[in-house]
Amino acid sequence: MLNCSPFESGYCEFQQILDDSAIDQILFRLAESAMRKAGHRYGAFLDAATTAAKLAIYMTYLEENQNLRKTGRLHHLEPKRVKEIVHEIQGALLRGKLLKVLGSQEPRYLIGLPYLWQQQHPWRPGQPRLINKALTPSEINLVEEKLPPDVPDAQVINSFQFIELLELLHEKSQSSLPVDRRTPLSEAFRDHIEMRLLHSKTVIQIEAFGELPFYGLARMTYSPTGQQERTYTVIEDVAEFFTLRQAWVDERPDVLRAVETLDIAVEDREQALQELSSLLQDWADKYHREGGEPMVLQMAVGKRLAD
Amino acid sequence: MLNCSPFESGYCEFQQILDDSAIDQILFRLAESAMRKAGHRYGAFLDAATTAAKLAIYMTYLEENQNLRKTGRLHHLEPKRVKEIVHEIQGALLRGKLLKVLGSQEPRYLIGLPYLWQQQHPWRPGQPRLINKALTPSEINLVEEKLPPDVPDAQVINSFQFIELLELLHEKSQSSLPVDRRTPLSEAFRDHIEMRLLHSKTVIQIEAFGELPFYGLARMTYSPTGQQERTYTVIEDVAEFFTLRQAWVDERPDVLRAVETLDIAVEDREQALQELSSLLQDWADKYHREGGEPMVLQMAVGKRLAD
DNA sequence: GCGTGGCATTAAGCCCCTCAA
DNA sequence: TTGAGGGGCTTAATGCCACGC
Repeated sequence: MLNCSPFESGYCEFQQILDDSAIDQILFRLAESAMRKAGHRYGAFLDAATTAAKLAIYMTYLEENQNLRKTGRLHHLEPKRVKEIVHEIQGALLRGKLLKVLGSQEPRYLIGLPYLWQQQHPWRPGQPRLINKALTPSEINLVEEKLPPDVPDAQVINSFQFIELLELLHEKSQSSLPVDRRTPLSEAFRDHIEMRLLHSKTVIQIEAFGELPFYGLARMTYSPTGQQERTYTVIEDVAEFFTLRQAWVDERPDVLRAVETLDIAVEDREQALQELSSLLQDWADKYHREGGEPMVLQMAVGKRLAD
Repeated sequence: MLNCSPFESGYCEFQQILDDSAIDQILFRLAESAMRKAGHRYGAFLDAATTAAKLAIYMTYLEENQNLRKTGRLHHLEPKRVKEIVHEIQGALLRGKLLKVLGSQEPRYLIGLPYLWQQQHPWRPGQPRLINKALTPSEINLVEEKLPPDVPDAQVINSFQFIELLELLHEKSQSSLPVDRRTPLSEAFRDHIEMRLLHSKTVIQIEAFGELPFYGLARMTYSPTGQQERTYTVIEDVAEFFTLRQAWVDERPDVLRAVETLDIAVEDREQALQELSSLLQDWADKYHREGGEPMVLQMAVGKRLAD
């Protein structure tokens, strides 16, 4: 099921562990997307999973006529905990309190940084990128030369300004939280955010001359490592595919499930995939009618790895 | 994205919460499948999610040249914890220790029950289903009449025997665990298993005459509520779809992603779906060649709920 | 960079008791 | 009798920090 090219050594060995359980596999892929690609915190992912489980419990609670004990027994937790969970969910549903979910593909405190930077430290062509009275013009030149080409219009700032920026960002991202859940920006958290920004090459660090380094904004998007634009559509496609399959479980008449397994000669492959692609388009063109019911088709074809 | 028929009231309101985050939605659907349908414990689902996150961390650790601190900062956890996690994973990879995963679609302690029951309390046609010297023949008849038709060949047993059965089952299911992680069957856990078995109608309870109830085996499969045979293929389809999409991210030449959105007139729908279905089959037949590369096609079509 | 120590808090588990409908 | 609600308990893990190498 999992692919094992030499560049993905991790997957190979995990294969043994995740083995036959599809749910474990999906969870692993989700963790990868959320944490490794999008940069969500470890704890945030755990919280999101817990929240999902709590919602499931809440559904059972409703189905079982709001019987705390029975719900608890069905899912093996204390009725006391069930009650807390029910309160938590209802608080979210009725009073708009927030549950601990990931909320968006990328953490807000990461997405927002480039804009805040530009706002706080704008730069116009012709001006010096770095304003620092302790440095000679030639030193400033050295710093500016280390910037890659085509960086956004923003000044190069020093470490203190950078930390200030992160703190401001943290405040903003917390403004949507209820007061009791807000926390000051801890050192560990700050280090984490900085590491994420550097790792994703949104921000670059420029060594200063024996002092704390400078920071430059390298691009406007916080993007995960790898082909970010595709990475995100994957999750959305999977979510939609999941939804469609669930509808199929209910045997809705308007849902089609199709799974084909076949062997294709390597030399035919390209042609086969192209033909399939145009078959689908022709089909869609043929049946499309303005004002009809909106439909979606999700398809994936590729190498079959397990039977 | 989520469907909101009156029979799925839960989904409607959760929609507001899970809103725009595809990962949160997938997590919720997974929790539903694992806990509500398959009957996995709440804690087991949380453990599985944690394990998935740990695997992701371990991959980062390998990628970052086994740098504990950097890995910790990238995912916002203590290097101390990273180290523990690395040891845990390596213990699983190298020494075959077990990670806390769901492992199979249904919990083993539930699947195994019918077979153990038949083995411990076999029954042959013609014999009485219930052997109990304290009851009169007419009382025994009353009990047997409460059994639904077509139950498996197994005796009706009393509460003590039932508990014994669960304990035996628990021992067996723990035999694969390392000694230090084994736990005695707690009362709460036993209640949970019993509730699951009754809820899924694998086992039925028959009230006794003022005493502890009897138990009857109602069918051989522990199956979740609803259309179980479809419910499970959903998860497997989604896992495979996910895998294919991930391959697509890497821009492999042998992977095709197709997404079509269109509007279909309701009266055309059935024909459109049928035509699509046969288009795919014809395509598969045309290109199938023995000995070629094994390929798989996963497709879902249905109502589009969000744009 | 790594390794060590400490700290508070939360929550998953276990169990027992009493009270009311 | 069963559910609700209260109590008290252990263990683990998420977080925070600081110190020394």
